[in-house]
Amino acid sequence: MGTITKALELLDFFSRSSPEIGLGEFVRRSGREKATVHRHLVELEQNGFVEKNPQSRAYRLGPAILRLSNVRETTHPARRLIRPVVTQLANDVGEMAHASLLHGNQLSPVFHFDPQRHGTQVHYDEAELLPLHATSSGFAVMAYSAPDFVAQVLSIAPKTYTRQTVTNPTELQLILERTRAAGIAEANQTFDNEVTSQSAAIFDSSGQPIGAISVAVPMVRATPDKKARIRSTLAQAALSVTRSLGGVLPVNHPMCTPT
Amino acid sequence: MGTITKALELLDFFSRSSPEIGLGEFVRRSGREKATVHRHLVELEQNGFVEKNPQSRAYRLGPAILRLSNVRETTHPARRLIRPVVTQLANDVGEMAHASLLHGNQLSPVFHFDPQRHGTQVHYDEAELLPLHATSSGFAVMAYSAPDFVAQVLSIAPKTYTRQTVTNPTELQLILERTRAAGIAEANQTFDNEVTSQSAAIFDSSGQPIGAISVAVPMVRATPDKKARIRSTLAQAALSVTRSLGGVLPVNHPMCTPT
DNA sequence: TCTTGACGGTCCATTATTTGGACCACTAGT
DNA sequence: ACTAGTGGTCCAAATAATGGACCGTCAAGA
Repeated sequence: MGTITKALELLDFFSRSSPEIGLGEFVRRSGREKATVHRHLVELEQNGFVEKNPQSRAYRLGPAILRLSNVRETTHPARRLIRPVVTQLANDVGEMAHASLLHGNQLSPVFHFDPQRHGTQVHYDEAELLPLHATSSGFAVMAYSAPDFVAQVLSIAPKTYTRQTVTNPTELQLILERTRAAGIAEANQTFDNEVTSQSAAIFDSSGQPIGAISVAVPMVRATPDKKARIRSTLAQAALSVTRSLGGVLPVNHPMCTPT
Repeated sequence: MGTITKALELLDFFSRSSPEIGLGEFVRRSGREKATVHRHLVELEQNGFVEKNPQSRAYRLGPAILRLSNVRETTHPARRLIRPVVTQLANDVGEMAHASLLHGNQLSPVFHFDPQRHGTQVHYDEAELLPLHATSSGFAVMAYSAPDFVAQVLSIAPKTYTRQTVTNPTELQLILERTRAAGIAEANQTFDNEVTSQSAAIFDSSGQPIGAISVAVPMVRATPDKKARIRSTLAQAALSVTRSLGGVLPVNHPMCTPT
């Protein structure tokens, strides 16, 4: 692993629940040497990716992040386009909806919205990266990805999150086939014991999946009727996002009408 | 210079005007070896900081940026707090206002707003880093910074942008003294030949300057009357931002009322 | 069709950079 | 005064970054 990766991985420890992290905490979480971590942090700081809280001497994300996200959003406004669709979707089905984009072997959350119509809500941390093998979003993306990409993902020790998490490659392949047939992925309690979710992939202009949008529902409210409603709304929402990003559905997608 | 910095510097080449950059272009701009640049880009890509446009094979900013800016904004909402103040300021004075945060020896733009009441507008690229020695924002920040920080900034070859750019350290020290006395910095045509700007620093909870908010006006509209109006509005706006960020004015600030 | 140049990307011995254990300074608690 | 917890620093040893040469591809031009 290169030095750059080691430094950038430090940034992944920031989340809503730990917005400021001290040197020691970084050392513990990363399992690396203190001197190493410190030098990495100094270099990140020099480039504005983290900054130090002068009181606590802890590190937090820096202003460079803001500048870069500005650039990305003004030139490639994925989030701006995704946001209204996800909000609408969440309001339509009355449950939490979220979107995430593929990056490497994980999904990077982009936006989420919970209409909060019910007492119980699905916990969702926008800072947490999502695994491909244990989420419906992951199923949706893998279903339309190149086989060798899927094989590579499955080859590196899939982590077990709940008793329902599927780690067996052949079993996962079955799920992906079902997903391909349906155009919608479903994951029951594979990531969180109390949640079931459905997802639809979104595609770029070459028909490659680049992410997914998803609706997550607490098990107690997941009636077959509600799930069916979600399925159809979700499919439309995903298609709309794909279209607005200038993407096209791949030829083997069930919603793909041959031109 | 460390490897991490070299890689992160590549990200600074992205801007509104060049949202996608190819390998060759990176090599040219950075002046580094092609192999090196390529490896850095690959590593940045693996971490989601850039992604490749599958058609053009050029690189653009990746989804990780979005995730991190989400975290930063939800936990340390500087931009969310700054935005309404800057917008209000711009509307009040009828000219473009912007805010930027200090990072290293440069200012990182955070937000800008132009009410567009006039035919000519000040050009402003939110992706461009601003130099400390040639902008009013820089004057405002340096005026309240530690002397050795200022000395260090001035020591490294101040670039000349216009005929009015001040590069002489003693002359700059004079400007800073005037700024300290006024609480407001002014820069006439030091960065752009057709623009004059005024800035007020914003401070953190220890009274250290962390950035500035600024109003930029085309020379042709910069009447003494208008400038005076801007000065008072700007001072209030900056104070308001400092307060809402939990900051305090330093003891040597003219607006600091001894407690 | 055969060059030419620009493009992205790769290889591997050399070299320069990162590494990490030990150490320092400070603070709070006992 | 001792301990255990911070954050931060140093330098020899070892690992990882480097960069010149090389490859395949594409598009324009002769």
